[in-house]
Amino acid sequence: MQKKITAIAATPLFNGLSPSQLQEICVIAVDRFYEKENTIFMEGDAGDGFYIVVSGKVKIYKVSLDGKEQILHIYGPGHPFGEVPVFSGQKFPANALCLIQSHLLFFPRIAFIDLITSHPSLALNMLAVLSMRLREFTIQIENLSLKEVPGRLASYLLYLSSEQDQPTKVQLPISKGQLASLLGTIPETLSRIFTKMSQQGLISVNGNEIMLQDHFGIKELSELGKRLGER
Amino acid sequence: MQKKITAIAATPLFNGLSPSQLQEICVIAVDRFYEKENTIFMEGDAGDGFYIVVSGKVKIYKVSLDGKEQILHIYGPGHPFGEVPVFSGQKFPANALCLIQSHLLFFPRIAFIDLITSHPSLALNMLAVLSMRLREFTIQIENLSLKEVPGRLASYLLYLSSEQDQPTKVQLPISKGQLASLLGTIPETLSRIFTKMSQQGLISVNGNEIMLQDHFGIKELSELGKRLGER
DNA sequence: TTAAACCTTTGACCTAAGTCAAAAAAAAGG
DNA sequence: CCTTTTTTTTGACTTAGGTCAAAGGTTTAA
Repeated sequence: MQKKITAIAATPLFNGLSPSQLQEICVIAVDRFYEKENTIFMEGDAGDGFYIVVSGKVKIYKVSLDGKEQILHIYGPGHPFGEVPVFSGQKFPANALCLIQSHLLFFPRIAFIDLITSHPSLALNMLAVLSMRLREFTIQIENLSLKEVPGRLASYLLYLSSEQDQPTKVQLPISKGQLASLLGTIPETLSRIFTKMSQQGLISVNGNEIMLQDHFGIKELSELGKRLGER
Repeated sequence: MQKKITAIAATPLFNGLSPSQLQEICVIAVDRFYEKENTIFMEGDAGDGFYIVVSGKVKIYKVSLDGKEQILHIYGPGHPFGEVPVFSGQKFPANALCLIQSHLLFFPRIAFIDLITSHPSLALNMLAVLSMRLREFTIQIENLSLKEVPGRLASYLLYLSSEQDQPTKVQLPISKGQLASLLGTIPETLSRIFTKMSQQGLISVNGNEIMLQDHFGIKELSELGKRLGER
């Protein structure tokens, strides 16, 4: 119970709410525990509520008929997901699966909508969350359509660098195979690009630890989207 | 003025609001008129409000440094756009431009947030709009990443078919060059694919009018994302 | 109507990245 | 610690789709 309210208080979605409001939210939240590799929901399922990650790691993804996967997001502690059906009344547009053992909070649709209706600042917070997500998708579409794979990897490394607050060294939070799926490519291609960027002196790779050796070069690659002159 | 309230009443975003609420909304809305090819805002601009299309056609798009364009949406009458900065407090994530002469309504941020705060159903409507948009982006990412260009075109033709409520004949609402940009490709490639799909008997093309000759085949192509056996 | 501007199509060519197969390396399980 | 399984890398090959250039078509406007 204490853990629940701590998790809720630490979630940006609930920023700026009073302790009594947090208490109200806490009341409607339901604990859910998942083992590694377990599915939370699938595309097309009816959604009667959304989730917040308390601990663990959740993958939101699409799969094509021939089995290729595109990861849309990887969410860790504090991140909400699965809100689309709550407000649109439609089905889940993608699949959700736990990458590791996870503790989630589930917020039932009806109760949460009641809450929003009586707490305008909660509504505004949720609008902010969805807006940020639209922004992220915009970037992902830009990456997929306007950048080649090396450019997408460069962008991702810079994102990790700022996320982890480490200018020269980042840890990949997911396997290289999963990273390929996040970047819209396949493991073989990603592996070759790691090799190529290493040879070019942009990075050096050691397992899941990447040294950013030429921050400027990586930035350039990420902005240009494609390399102009090979050397 | 009458035109303004008619436009507002016809917008899904304002569905289910009382006449007096519509009146309040009308008060804060500002008419804006744009000529063809005029920019409404650019990526990186600070956004102090959002827009609704009363008449005309608006393109929301990204451009890469080397000039390639990816269209995110084409919006016609009744559609809101540019809401992201209103709720996230960040800059516009993309560019907006009028494809034809357009009449827009502008809703200033502060006034609109006041309105939302006092009208929970308006907040819920806006949450629904953003949720639907997230769903659309999800589909666009799936198309870009998991389908080849013919599959994307097939999906788009089916979308037009349902949109225009015409099972066998659709009108392209934009030029083929712009369609290429919407599908994440270039005019040359799109042109070749029109030719190929015509030869395969899936469609026949006459200017901007496309006959859907093999609805089932088009559906299959759109779902599979790629053709399996060439014949 | 004729020219000018623009849009679309076609052709020849190139390349990023996917496929398939197998080896190498790393992680997990007994 | 050794075996089994999974992940990652490398190699040889194929291909979707991009590039560049030029030719047709259409629309616009004079």
